[in-house]
Amino acid sequence: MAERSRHLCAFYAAEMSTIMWFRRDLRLGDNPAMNAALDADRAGRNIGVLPVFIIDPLLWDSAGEVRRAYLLQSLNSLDDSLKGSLHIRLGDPRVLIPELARSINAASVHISEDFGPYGRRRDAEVDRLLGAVPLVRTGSPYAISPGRVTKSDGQPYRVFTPFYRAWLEHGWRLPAQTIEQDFIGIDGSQSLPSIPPLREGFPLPPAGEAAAWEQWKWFQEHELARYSSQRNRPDLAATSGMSHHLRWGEIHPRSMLSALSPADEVFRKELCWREFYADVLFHSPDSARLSLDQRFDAMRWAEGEQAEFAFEQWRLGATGYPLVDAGMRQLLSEGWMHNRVRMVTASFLVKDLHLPWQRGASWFMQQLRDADLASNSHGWQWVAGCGTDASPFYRVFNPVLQGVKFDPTGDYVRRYVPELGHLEGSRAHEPWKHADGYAGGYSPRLVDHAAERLVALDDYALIRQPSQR
DNA sequence: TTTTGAGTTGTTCGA
DNA sequence: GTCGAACAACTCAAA
Repeated sequence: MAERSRHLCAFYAAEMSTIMWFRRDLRLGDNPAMNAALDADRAGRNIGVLPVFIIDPLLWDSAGEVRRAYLLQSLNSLDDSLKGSLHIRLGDPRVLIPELARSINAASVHISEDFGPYGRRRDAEVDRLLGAVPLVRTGSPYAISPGRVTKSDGQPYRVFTPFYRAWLEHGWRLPAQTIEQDFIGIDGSQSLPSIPPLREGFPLPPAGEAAAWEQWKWFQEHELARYSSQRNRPDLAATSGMSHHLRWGEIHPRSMLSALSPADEVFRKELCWREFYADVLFHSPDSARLSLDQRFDAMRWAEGEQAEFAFEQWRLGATGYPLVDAGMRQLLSEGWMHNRVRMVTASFLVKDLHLPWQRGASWFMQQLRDADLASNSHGWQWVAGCGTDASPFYRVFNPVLQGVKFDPTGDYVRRYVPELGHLEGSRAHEPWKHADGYAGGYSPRLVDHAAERLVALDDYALIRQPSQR
């Protein structure tokens, strides 16, 4: 941590101050909530803005090591930008924020709005407990906040393409100006929790605002032009690599949108998917845990010892299907997985192992360094067939075909599954077809895909009837 | 008001 | 090997 710039002493507590409570907006540039805090402080002739981050045990305890490590790195970076004045505490924000506001005599607390189900409840509660001190919401992590884009009858969209058109039509603000100003610091900031070192050879990507911009520039210069044709290739570095930066708000999506040209339609749509799913979750907060399509409540999932064993093999990347295993091992080691592979591994859990999408979604939430509740829940629901897509009861991903098609070099699979290292090219996707396929000690297939596909189709046929939800 | 066509991401089968 | 049909059915906007 850098040295603290200015200290607020208990002595001056008679004077008013201002709190900027950072949550998923860990940046100083284009941060309307922070600008609002600085403005309010100046207008009220207060003594300064105290930047705060609260590590909420409810979120921290459910996060895997990579997610934790990434957050800590990002907080360190933010603290450096704030010249060491970031006040970090571990505990319940419902207790800590009001307590802090009282102890430094805050005139107002500033946040950018959280639209998730937990965040909304938490903020409403903090607002109430702050009493006379206003909790001021300015901006959000989206170009257009959830709830703003609606059909002509005022109802929310359930299909992406019409949402995308209306979203473009609605338009968004230009990035906000960055205000340079000193912040105040106070004593009592907790040192960051320590976490065990991560697996060797798979370093975390750099975190923080500067890293986000560097990655964004790299992507624009090297990959954006071929994004539409190469983005499905997990063996190449053809994706933006921006998901974790967006997750923690190290960059705002409107900054990215404003740099795109009309030709960058496919990438702009990806940014819109994030906003679409946030909108869907906003209107159906229960859909983080419940299937949007109620018919799926009646689905008969696998249970018992065998199902638990299968789930464990899936999590560890030991299903015997190379692309599935490579993806699950990448998730374990890096806290990230290529989106194409997320779909394949998700489909495998739901349709080959017949396990509920919620179990896979929870595991992803725990492990992904870019874990976003809305995108994750609805990405899983899309694969399971219970989400916003038009009922694709018959869509079952074939893990081998997907591998041959999207990882034609086999490089992706071999990178994460060294047992297949001796199989060249796309031979790595079908070890069972080669005499020496298992020479590297790779596991046999846990299930027979063709047979399980038929079981899944039967299961889905059973719940097919007019939908309710 | 009703009808119609299209909708991120797929697979298999048979001609 | 390639290609179209079938799978089966909800949402939305334009005609």
